[in-house]
Amino acid sequence: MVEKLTIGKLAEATGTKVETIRWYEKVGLIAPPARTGGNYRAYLPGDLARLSFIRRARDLGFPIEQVRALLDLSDDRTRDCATVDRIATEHLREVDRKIAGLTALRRELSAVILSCDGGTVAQCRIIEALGPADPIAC
Amino acid sequence: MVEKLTIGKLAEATGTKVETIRWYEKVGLIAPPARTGGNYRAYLPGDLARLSFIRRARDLGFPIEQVRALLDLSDDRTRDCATVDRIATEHLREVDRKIAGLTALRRELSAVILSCDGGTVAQCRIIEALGPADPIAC
DNA sequence: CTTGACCCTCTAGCGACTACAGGGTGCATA
DNA sequence: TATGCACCCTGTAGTCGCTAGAGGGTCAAG
Repeated sequence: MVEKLTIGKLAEATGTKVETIRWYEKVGLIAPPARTGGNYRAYLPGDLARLSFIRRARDLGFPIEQVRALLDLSDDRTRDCATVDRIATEHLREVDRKIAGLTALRRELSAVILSCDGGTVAQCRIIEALGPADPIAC
Repeated sequence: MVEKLTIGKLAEATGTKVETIRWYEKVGLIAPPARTGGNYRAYLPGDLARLSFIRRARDLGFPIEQVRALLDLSDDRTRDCATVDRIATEHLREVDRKIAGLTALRRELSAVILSCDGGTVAQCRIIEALGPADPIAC
């Protein structure tokens, strides 16, 4: 008899919220576990490993569908590693795109803020920079 | 009589989707405009200015609630510019946090990918790096 | 008079959870 | 034995900022 885990213990062990675990079950990332007499979920150590995998992949920013694909791949250990590499590389490129976008945004936002040197809203360069042509004042 | 705009013209002029404009109206970012006999929305040039402002702020990544605050501020032009500056600076710090988080993630993800040098999933370092201790194989 | 582009409202869906509400279970303590 | 409390259950609705679709009405051109 292997030791069993309540959902709370599993949550604590993996740094996941209880509701999140139930949600992963609902969307099919983890299988519905056995139940105790009192209808409590009873997890096995294997579930802990799988959930850790999911959390780690999520922490690295993989979307759920990519996590699902990685889980499927890791289940069939005879397969070629190339698909795994492709998924991860694709994700890396997505992260790079996000960083580039945010960096450009940061530059522009920073320029807008630097233009402000106090005064009233009517003179404010930030507001001015946001509205191209406000016909009421200005 | 000022010239009026249909929602489609307004959308085109501001680079917004029609549905988005209706949604902005629903959440109170723009006031419900007058209607034509056929129940079409009839916008005025002032609406165009306001929507341009909203779009520009959104493009800079301001969340809706901050856009709302900026709009309120820009409506009262006698007020001190400091609040505007505070909102923008706060948002800039949020953007910086996001960039820092993504950059850290990128570093880690990149390291994981570099460790892969082909072979089967069983030998894959990417999968290995994701799962800390899979008791089935390894 | 018909076609087609536009407009209307209302509802549901996206991703990835999070937060209740309204109950049941299990264990320790008085 | 009773009671309290921490934990668990299901189900639903909310988050953010839209987006997509169903099922219809309106308007101008040909």
